[in-house]
Amino acid sequence: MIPTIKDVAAHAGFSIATVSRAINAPHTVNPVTLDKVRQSIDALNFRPSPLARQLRSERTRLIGVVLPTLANPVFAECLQGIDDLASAQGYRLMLMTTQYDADRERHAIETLREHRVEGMILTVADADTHPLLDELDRAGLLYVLMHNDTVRRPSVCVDNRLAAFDGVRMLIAHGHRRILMLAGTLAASDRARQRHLGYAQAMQQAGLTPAPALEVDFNADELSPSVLAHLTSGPHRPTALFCSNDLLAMVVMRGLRRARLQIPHDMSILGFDGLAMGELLSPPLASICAPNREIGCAAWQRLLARVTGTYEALGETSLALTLPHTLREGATIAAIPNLSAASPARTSGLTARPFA
Amino acid sequence: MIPTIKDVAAHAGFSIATVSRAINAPHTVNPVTLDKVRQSIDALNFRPSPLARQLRSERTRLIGVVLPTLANPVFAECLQGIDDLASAQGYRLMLMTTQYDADRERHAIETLREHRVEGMILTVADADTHPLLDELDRAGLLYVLMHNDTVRRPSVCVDNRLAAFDGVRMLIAHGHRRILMLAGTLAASDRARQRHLGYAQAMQQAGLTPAPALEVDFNADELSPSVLAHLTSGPHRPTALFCSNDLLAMVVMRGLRRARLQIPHDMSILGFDGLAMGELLSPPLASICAPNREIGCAAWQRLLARVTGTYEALGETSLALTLPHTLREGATIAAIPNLSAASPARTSGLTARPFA
DNA sequence: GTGAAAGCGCTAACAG
DNA sequence: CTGTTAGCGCTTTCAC
Repeated sequence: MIPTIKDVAAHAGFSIATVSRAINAPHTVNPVTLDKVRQSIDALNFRPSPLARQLRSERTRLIGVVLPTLANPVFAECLQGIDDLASAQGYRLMLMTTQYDADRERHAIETLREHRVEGMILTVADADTHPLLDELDRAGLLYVLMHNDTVRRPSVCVDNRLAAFDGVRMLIAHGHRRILMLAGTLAASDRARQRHLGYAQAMQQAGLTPAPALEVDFNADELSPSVLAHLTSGPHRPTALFCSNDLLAMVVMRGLRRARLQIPHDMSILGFDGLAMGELLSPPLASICAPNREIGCAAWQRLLARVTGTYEALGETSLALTLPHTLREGATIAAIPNLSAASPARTSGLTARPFA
Repeated sequence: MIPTIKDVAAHAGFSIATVSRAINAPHTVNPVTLDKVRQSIDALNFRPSPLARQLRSERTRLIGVVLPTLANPVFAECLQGIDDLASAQGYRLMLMTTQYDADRERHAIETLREHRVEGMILTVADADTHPLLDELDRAGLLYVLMHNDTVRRPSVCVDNRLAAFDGVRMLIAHGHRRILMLAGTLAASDRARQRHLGYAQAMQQAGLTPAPALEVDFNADELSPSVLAHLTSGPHRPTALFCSNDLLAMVVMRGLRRARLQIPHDMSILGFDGLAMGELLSPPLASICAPNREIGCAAWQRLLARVTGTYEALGETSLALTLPHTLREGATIAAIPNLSAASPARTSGLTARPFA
């Protein structure tokens, strides 16, 4: 069926050892021989079996990728970045998704180890306290984290704290005082924590009181009544929401619209991620943008450098590579006059007023 | 380092053959022996190497997935569907993306073959005329197409023609007469062709003249002036656009908004795909919905059935499995009074009028 | 420069 | 029921 190295050897009239060398170390074989072997390879359309090869040597040219989900385009964008480089460089990707589940993370990593991946690119729920990562370190298995905000391990991400800080400061600069942060299932994640930290610092620096992050069920079709109440009722209702990611922001916006709030008039919204799709929304979603595709690319490059042992040549000094974030000031943010005067009343009865 | 079957055999005091049987055919080994072996396996934390296993037997438990891109959530949604089932059933996924490039499609399929995947799930540009698929058939390699609309090969998709037909009929029922179809890079794909066919049939059935699909550059940040002119100028400008997919619809909507057209007042928009995200838009995008995740699941099930030889048990009669589409009547579609009276003039100066 | 031979970790006859 | 043995396709000493 599929030709093996034996077939090539027989066809060329040499031993399989020579064929192997012709493939893996062409300079060690007689040019004439090399040529004959190559002709046979072409004639039979022979491609060495990666399986057999990797069983023998340790080079699998296989990289594992562990992602929480593909439902969030953030990760799809990263994966695309990884795949672009990986496939161009002759590596294969083995993909596993975890749905933010610790058991599945463990299982995914184990599976990848069994398959003798040469390295892995991971996004886990919590990088700092992850025992499996320590185990990988111990086992000498190479990995690079993506989007996990930690200085303790090899990682590529934006400075989540600083990015959130910048974003919330921008909200404050637009006159907002009562700003709430919303987080989804990521609440227990390192990213969300860092983002909340940045939020809190920006608030404090402006002399405002940060609130704990409000958790929102991501997958629910509607905002829960209690959350909605939090967001819409009372004189102290927030005028701006900082959502810990864009998808959450979109879900929240829909919830608010259904509750007859207008965006940004009744509520300003700032997301995080910078999904390409956000720009297509109406109004275009303001967001703190991470260069997702580039994060994927950078993670790949770092991993490859470590795998091939050329890591030092990269000239990196720290484990964590921080990529710059950008602020996309979409139309979901309204300026609030920085006076005590109330803004004009609206039919919805909900008026965005500055903090008295 | 990593324990092998030999280590387990030595630890348990049996031969490697017995260990192998304990793993692969537990019923053929003495319960007491089985127990001892299992204890050794646990003690050493042994996991059989998939590599070695697949080199020997033909069971790699590896499935290849070839997708055009992950930038379009349609495919990410499908992939998620596949991954959910696959990982639960102990299969691994090897992912390759092609960017709709024929060379990359060829390369991806070859790579997967080398890796001895047990089967593959593919979305290719054009299924009918794809020589590689014929080759797979000849080689007896199992595959299932996703979203490729062909009856000639194993496939799972919606009835693209009928779906488009239904969608465009709905537009017509809303009073639209001048309806244009827009297509992106998919113009050369089987899906787009089928969708255009459905469009044309719906138009003809209503006594209207179908137009050729207008090609739009997907990746451009703006609609080209010529396209924009097509859409907005003259008394015969369309009142509704049928976009061959949701992402395109979103790009077009942004372009129209920038040209100061209001949706749906100045232009109705109907997409295709039913992206989850579309519902989060404002206004929510009307779309012809394919059950993407289910398509992924169904493709997986069919493939697995073929791989495990239980295909007949599925009771399928035809190669192509058609899943039902649904119509999501979002707010991007406005009704047009079916009279010759013009609708009220608007500031934009562009008034949606029925065909005179 | 080239070939013979020993495995990588496992499965699958075939004996016993 | 269990052990022995022969490979799967390839890489890699070690001789020649």
